[in-house]
Order: sequence, then C-alpha cells, then structure tokens
Amino acid sequence: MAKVLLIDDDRKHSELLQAYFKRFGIQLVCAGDAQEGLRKLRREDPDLLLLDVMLPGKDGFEICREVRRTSDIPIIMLTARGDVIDRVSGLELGADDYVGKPFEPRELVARVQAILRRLEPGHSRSGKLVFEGLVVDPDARTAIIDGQPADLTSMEFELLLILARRPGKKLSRDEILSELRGIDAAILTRAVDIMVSRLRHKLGDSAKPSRFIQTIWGRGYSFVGVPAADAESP
Amino acid sequence: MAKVLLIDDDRKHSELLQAYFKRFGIQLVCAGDAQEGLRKLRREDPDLLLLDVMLPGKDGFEICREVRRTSDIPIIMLTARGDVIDRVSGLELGADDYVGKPFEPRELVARVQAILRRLEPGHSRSGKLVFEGLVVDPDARTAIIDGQPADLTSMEFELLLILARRPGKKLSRDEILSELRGIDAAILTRAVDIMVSRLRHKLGDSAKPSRFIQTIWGRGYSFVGVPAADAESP
DNA sequence: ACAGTTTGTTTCGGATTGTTTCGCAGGCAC
DNA sequence: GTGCCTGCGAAACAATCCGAAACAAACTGT
Repeated sequence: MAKVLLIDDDRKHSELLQAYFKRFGIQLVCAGDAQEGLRKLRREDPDLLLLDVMLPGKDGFEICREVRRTSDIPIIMLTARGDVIDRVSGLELGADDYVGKPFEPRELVARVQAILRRLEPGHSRSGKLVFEGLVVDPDARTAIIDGQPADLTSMEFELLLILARRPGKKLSRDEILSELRGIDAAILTRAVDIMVSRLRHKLGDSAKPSRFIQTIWGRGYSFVGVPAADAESP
Repeated sequence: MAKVLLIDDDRKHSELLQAYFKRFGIQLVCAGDAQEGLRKLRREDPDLLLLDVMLPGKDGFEICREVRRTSDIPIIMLTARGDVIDRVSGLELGADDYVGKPFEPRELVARVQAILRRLEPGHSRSGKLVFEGLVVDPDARTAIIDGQPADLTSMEFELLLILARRPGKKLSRDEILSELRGIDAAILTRAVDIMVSRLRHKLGDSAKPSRFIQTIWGRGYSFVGVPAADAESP
C-alpha cells in the first residue's frame, strides 16, 4: 500500500483526507507542523509528500527547500493562494505538482496516483523486474538468480515481489505482513524474519553486505538490488 | 534541449507558445490534429506531450488512451472545461498532469519542467557520493573505503550518510540525533559520540587530522572528505 | 487417511545499539 | 608555560533486536 505524508496544521481537515485516501488504498500519515513532518519523513519513509504552504512557523516553501536538500521524494504543494507566481516558485523549488485550495479530494487523489504510477517500476510494459543478477517475473511467477531459476514457494515469491517492487524503500515488518496477508497488522511473531531468512537463503544472499535484501536494524527490511542498465523505451 | 510535442488545432495559439517555450530552452513541436500528432510522436520522439482535449475529430482523451497503449511518454492535458470529473478521468487515463485553460504560459512551462526534471538522468539525488578514498552508495546502502567494502551496521551507515551528504557542514549532536531517530532533542547521553567513534574506527579514520569526520570542539562534527572530481552537484 | 510440502512459533546465541564511567586532550586564565 | 575545567574517546557493561535451528501446525494432492 502506498504511503503518503501530509503536513497540515488543520487536524480536522487532515483526518477527513485520511479517511478519504484510505478508500483508494492509500495510507495517509499526518503531521501538524514542520518539525513533526520532518521527523515522520524520516521515520515513516513515505512515497510522497503533501505539503500545505500555510503553516505556523516554517512555511511550506521552506520545508520543501529543506526536504529537497536530502531527498528526492515527490512533493505536491497545497495552497489557498492561487497566484501564478506562487505556483511557479513552488514548482521551481522542486515540487512536482501544485494544487490550489479549495480542491476536490478526488482530484488530489488522482494527482497523487498519477505521480505514484510513474514511480512504480511495475508499470512498465514488460512486467519483469530486472536487477543485476536477479530477474523477477510477476506474470510467470518466477525468479531467476544469476541465470538459475529459483524454486520459491508462493509466499516467498510474494515477499520478494513486495520488496523488489520498491527498491530502496524501507519496509517495516508490519507493512510487509499486511501486504502479504490482508490487514492483520498486529505483529507479535517472527514470521516475517523467518520468511526473509528462507528467501535470502534461496537467493544465495548470505554475503555480509547483502546483495538483495538488507536489514534495517530496528525498522525492517529494504531491497537494495541494482536495477539492470538495459532499460526499455518503446 | 528538451523537445515537447503540442497537439492543438489553434495554430495561432500554438505559435505563441512555441516562441514562449523557446525562451526557456524548450523546443515545442506543433501538430494540428490527431493524425499529425501521432505521426510526429513517432517521428520526433519528443520528451513530453501536451494534449489539447478539444480537438476536431479524435479528442484528447482518445489520443491519450491510444498513446498510452504503446508509450510511457509524460502527458499533460490542456482543457477549457474545468470539471473535476474531466480532470480526474484525464489523470486516470494515464496523463501526468492536467492544466485548465486559460492558463498562464509561465505555469505551463514550470509544470513541463517539473516533469522533465524527474526524467533527467543524473538528477537523482540517490546517485553515489564520491570522495577521495570513500564512496557511499545510498541505494545499495554500501560504503567503500579505498576500494574495500566496509562492513557497516545500518545505524553507522545512516550516520555516514547524514554527514557525507553535507560535506563541510558543522552538525551538532542534536541535529545528528534528530536525523537518525525522530526528534529527541534532549540529549544527555553520548550515543552520538559512540557511533562516531565506531564509524571512524571502521573507516580507518584514526589519524590525527581526520580524513573524513572531524570533531568540532564544543559544537559537534563535520564531514571533511574531499569530493572526487566526477561527483554531481547537490 | 497419509506423506510431503509449506507456513508459523519457540527458543537461544550472537550482533547491534545505548549507557556509564574513567582517562585524556583541547581550550582558557593567569 | 602551567594548572584548571570542560568536552571528547574508548572500554566495559546492559538492553534490545535479529538470524537460524528445531519443532509444530496447516495445507496439498493422492
């Protein structure tokens, strides 16, 4: 499930949006000010950032500038003011889109999805995910490691798919579990660990700097495979 | 120079935009109808497609759908009608952005640039950080010292990343801690010192004039690695 | 029903991270 | 230069988290 961070001081409004986004399968995480926002940006590692320009203290532009110093995350700015100057400077600061308030929630969702769609590697025509030394084919449900087909169980394959679809993304055990099975969330076992462990073993990924699946201590796991260079362009 | 294809039946308008885009270093290629547009899409191989919805014959939505069957090119739709339904369906058809007419040319240029910026290779901040004797790769989460891969824990790696991303910047312990974990601000332990110490050790950075991480007495730490020649700008 | 496979739980050893403490070095006053 | 005080480095210890083996439960196909 996609995760979006909203920085907006209007809590009422945030909660409405949160419920609305949920209906489209998007998890909206809310922050009320710049400080909380920057913290959650690191802790939650969202896929996209929604930034209200009008904030107490640091304003949206400043946050945008700050975030852009260290992150490439897509940013959509939200503002009451509809000035062209505003919109243009927002976009030039590195924002990816700019939506004027009041906006239709439906449109905002559509714009969020439009941007996320581009980032999903799975949207390219050939369904295959190709990395150096690893090819995952979601259609055929096969994984090939260094030319050798791997004999994965369906759960192991799903797990690999979840990880490989979002290279570099830090996924918590909770997130992995809720993607694997419906919304279970509650985690008190080591099921994910053991699946990762078995998958790693079959991937021959036992070297110390893991080639494919890395452990983020205290957080979860992350896929770090290097995308192969032979990208397509139809 | 970026190349953009505009499909619009208003030739006068197209020519104005063409001149305007040129001032921003963007070559605007114009087509007056669907047929010409699809032909030029193949012939000119533009980086982005501007699509007027109101066209004689095939309308913009249809063209969008058709283009999307074979191409991933970014599409911005232009329309007179400002309906939310319109905008949403445009975005859901695979358009990347949707601008209502009348629009400010300046804003359109900014939106075009925002999308093109993402496609440019080398723009990605996730490129490797290259210093003399040290390469940090945020994607693979690896660090290489004098050609030797370093065996860093995930926290050590995060710390190195924080420092190496802002060479020369003096970072207080507070700042480092709030980037590493959420905001704890209140610092009464020596956690950062220890992590720096362990990191230095693994970096083989024990010489007196520290090669990579320098202590700023009474303030914090600073990364002093020398950027290698071929690094790209922040 | 049965055997084999797949998935989940328990448990323990080891790795990673955090805290305390002590010795030492850098800065400051004289 | 000398002595003092503050801040830093590192070792030792403690708390937390992860990896893997062993075992149990659930599922599959016959």
